[in-house]
Amino acid sequence: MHAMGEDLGLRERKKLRTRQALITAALDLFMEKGYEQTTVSEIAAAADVSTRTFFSYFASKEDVVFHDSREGLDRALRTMAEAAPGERAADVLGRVIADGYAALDVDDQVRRGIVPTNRLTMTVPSLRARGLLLLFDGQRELAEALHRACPDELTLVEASAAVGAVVGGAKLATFVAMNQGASPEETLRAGRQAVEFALAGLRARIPHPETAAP
Amino acid sequence: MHAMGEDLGLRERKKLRTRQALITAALDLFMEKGYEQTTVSEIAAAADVSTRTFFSYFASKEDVVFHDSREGLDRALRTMAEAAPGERAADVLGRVIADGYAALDVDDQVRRGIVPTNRLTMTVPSLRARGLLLLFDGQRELAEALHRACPDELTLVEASAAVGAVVGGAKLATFVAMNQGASPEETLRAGRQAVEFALAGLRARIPHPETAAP
DNA sequence: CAGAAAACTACATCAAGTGTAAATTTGCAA
DNA sequence: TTGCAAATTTACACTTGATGTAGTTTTCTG
Repeated sequence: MHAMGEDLGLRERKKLRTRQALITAALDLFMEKGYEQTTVSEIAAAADVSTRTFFSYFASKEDVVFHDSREGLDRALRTMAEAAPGERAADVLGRVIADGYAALDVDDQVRRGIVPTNRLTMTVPSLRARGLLLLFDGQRELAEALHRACPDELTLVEASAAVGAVVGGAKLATFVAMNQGASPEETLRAGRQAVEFALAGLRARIPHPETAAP
Repeated sequence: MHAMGEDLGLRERKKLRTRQALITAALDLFMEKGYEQTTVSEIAAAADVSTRTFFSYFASKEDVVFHDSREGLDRALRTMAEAAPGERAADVLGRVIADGYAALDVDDQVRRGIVPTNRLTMTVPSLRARGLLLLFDGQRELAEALHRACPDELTLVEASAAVGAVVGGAKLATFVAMNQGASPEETLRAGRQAVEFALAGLRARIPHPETAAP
């Protein structure tokens, strides 16, 4: 766990600094005057680079908001890869989710950054859409990993049904709870509850149905 | 059930015809040369209107593809509103889904149009994102309706967990199945199976848990 | 048929995003 | 240190989606 860009060449370090400057400038501006009201030129100017350079760091204005979207997914994939052979899918999935929630509690610094960006991704339509797309593609990866972890228990399609149910239920429940003005704690509880309820369906399955159909 | 725009003024009929011309022209062009390779100007030209007029019929290029996205949702909401008082949520939800799938089997004409647009919405990233956004907001409406249908059995957040699990599971399973090259029949079966599996979790719940927490 | 309302068009404008070639900066070796 | 190659940044031109506006055409109503 070391800070940004130790033992890297000057070139690499500068690139990381520019990237971080763009992220900070963009998020500050988004909070201050709104996402749609902020232009890429303004972001670039605030980070002291040309507009064109922005697009060599991020493919789109949306991408800045989701710059760290893979981190949580990669953690989940790592956790899933650690599953013991023969472990039940419901247990694997439950562990992955629990570990993900646990990660939220740890890093206070991270959490502070998450709250305002979360408001953005819930409010701005194009960001909501982009977020859902990332979530969906993440689920596809998770489903593949779950199938790899429990190849005898679940086909890929069945693993997809399981992951989709767990994540889909948690996402909608969380969103609605937050939209009702629930506290962060209540919101998290709504998500966990949704997960438990979806996992119940998975646990109810018969252990080894020999994959295919009659 | 009557055809497009009987007993309407000329003005209204013409508007409907223009709208339909835009849809047809757009979809034809999208199939022929791809969504991103087709410009709005080309669509407008093919439908014999000005480019500006296109945007008085559709707020965006994406919207043409999803012009009928509310139909299925409205049908589902209608079905849900017909629920008997005291009916179990799992039964209501199961009936809504079954009715939705049934509607697909009926209208052959509709189905022929759905297949190619489905390929579009699976292939083109911006359309995938937009489709997921519409699906998500649709789920919010469904959850509200389910909560209205079973106010004593489920809170709004619980109803959201249920709807999210059912739809999320079905969506991902369907997508993955289709992506594996499954036949339309197999694909549908994957979706139905995912629904059944998510509903099992809902059925496992105790009947009347008096809403809130301990 | 005349006047009002609705729809359409032309035109100007803005922001996101891409291609390209020139200029600048960095890395490295003589 | 100097000089050259590679990476990076920049300026500029351009395309496309989308919006505002003002003027023209079409439809509706009395």
